[in-house]
Amino acid sequence: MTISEIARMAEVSVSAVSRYMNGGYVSDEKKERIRKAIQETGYVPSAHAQTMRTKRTKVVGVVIPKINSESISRVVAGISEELSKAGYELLLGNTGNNQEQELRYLRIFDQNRVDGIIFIGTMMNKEHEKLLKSIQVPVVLLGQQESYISCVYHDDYHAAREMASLLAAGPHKKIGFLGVPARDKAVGKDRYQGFCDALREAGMPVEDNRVLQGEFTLESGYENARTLMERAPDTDALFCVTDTIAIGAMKYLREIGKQIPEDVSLVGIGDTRMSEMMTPPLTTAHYYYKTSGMEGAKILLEKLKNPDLPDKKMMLGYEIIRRGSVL
Amino acid sequence: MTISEIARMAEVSVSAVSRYMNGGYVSDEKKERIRKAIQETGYVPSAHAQTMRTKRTKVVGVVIPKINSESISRVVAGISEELSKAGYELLLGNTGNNQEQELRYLRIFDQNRVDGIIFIGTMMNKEHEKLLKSIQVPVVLLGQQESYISCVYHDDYHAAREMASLLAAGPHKKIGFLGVPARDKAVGKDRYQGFCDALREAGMPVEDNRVLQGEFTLESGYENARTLMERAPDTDALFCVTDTIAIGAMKYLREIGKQIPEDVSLVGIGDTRMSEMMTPPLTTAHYYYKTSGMEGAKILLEKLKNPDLPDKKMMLGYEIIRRGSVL
DNA sequence: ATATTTTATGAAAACGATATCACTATTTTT
DNA sequence: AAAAATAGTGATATCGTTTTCATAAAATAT
Repeated sequence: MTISEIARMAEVSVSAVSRYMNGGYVSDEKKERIRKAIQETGYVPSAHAQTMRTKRTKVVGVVIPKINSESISRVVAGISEELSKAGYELLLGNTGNNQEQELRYLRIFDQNRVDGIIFIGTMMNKEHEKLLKSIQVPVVLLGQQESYISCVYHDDYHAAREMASLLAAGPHKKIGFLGVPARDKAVGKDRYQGFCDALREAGMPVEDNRVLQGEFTLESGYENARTLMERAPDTDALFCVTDTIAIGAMKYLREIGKQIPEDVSLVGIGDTRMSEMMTPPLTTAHYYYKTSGMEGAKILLEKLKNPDLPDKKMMLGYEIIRRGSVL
Repeated sequence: MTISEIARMAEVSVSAVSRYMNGGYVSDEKKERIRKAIQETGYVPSAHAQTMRTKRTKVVGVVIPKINSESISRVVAGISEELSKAGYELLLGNTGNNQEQELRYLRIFDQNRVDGIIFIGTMMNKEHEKLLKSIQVPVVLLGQQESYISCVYHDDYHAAREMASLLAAGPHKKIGFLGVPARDKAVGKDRYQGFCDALREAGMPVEDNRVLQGEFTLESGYENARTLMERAPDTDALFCVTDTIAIGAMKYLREIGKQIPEDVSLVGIGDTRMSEMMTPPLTTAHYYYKTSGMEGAKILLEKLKNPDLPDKKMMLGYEIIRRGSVL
């Protein structure tokens, strides 16, 4: 079905049908004839033909590092909810944490297909900056803070600092840190900084042999917990930059017979569904992942409506959730 | 940048550029001039204009009930991996388990935009059947088995049966069942049937007051465990149709002081990441979620290449994972 | 030497919508 | 009563590609 077939059926011009669809002048009789023809045929205009003329796709590209991650899928759920409310579709670019793929998707989305882009960032570097600055369509960055772009991010520094203070305020003497590389500014750098400042404030040292970096996985948490405990067996508290890492660590600690929290206290950040279910349940900072997706989508939609709007930064808070994993 | 600007720069016809892009006859000199022009300008053809002529979008629509669910996001990861290998993009339709939305997305995707559809089904009914049969583009159904369509599904009946047999073979006398409504054929009906048959085979009754239906959530598992234990306190084993339900139930059982597995044994199905981390770790059936996404994508891609191919059915196996939650 | 196939070329017609235009008829404002 | 604004109409150009077609030179087969 095309617009001209409808026009022929309703015995009106193509223009009239187009106006009918888009709310222009059409007399009531013609309106009725067109309505009937559309209803009979189930006609739906071709989105691609519309895009050709209007340059608008009603599609937003979403670039993510990994879809099967709880935090990310929660963000995507928020994005999806807001976008579909506004009649936008969502084109997914799953990069597998590969920078090549990230840049590739950003480029593809820019050159074609989408009206705007939401980018869940991890490691941001100069190449990202250059590309993002050159992109024609509006972009919103999620999870990281960068000066040159609209973004929605979490208060990683204070969440980590408060979390670490909580450990430092307890009876712990030797606090270890399981992190990720500092290339990830939000998780690797800011949370580490918050941790360091909290310890310093409490008059405790940050000992190099109790600080490790790894990946965002249970396995990495498990392995790094082992490395750390072998290297520094007297560690009595473990600060993990994500809940997933913490739960991996918890598994290892249990295996070597450490009691949590009696022998080793444990904290994470993010508050995954899993954390509440652990024995003991994990003390962590609740992050508003879904909200971040929703807010990011809203910012993008505003910019889509009015491209002259300046960049917008939004920092989301957190909530310390005290559970049984800390003495 | 458009093809005609490139043509002008390279001093060739538009047709020549098009042939250059698509591998037709172009002399070497012209090839070189075109190559240069494209390289200088960074020209990329408009996907929408291409679609207009060719009717091919290189996009696959994926309709899912809920993105922030571990099993589903694992399926989507598999889909995404295979599709992007083949140069396809992925348009997401998140329905929030709402049938209206499901049908709406299927229709939108059909009428426009996509070359094929992957549909992660839950409750399938006559309306789905009617719509799916009328859809023009190839569709693959995931997670459910239906006669009229290509599908990839799990061996729910045998997984449940084997799991229940495992409970029945133990010292348990009173086995409860936490399920979901039978409208979900795979999870609600087949798993229940497997459970019933295993009990019957072991000469044990399926008692109505020990059988409950709920939703796919931790909360529902928690609540239904409460209802069941209040109604039938002597229950000494609990068969849950998903790990998530099992973990919700585990939380309740712990709260009322029941020891797992000493007082109550517990099993789930699906093998989420969480299950391994619980105390005790959950006995369950590992499901190949990511594989199901990959295989579904492959079937779709084949059909895209050759639309005359007959429908294909694929049943994936499972692996019983014995952990500490069963006596 | 002739016929056929292969290589090479560009003009022009699609694809299916919207936007612009020119025009008329009616209503409202001055 | 005249001028201006509002309703209503359809032809046509346009968006950026690919496809078809007509044409011709070069290579290959007969």
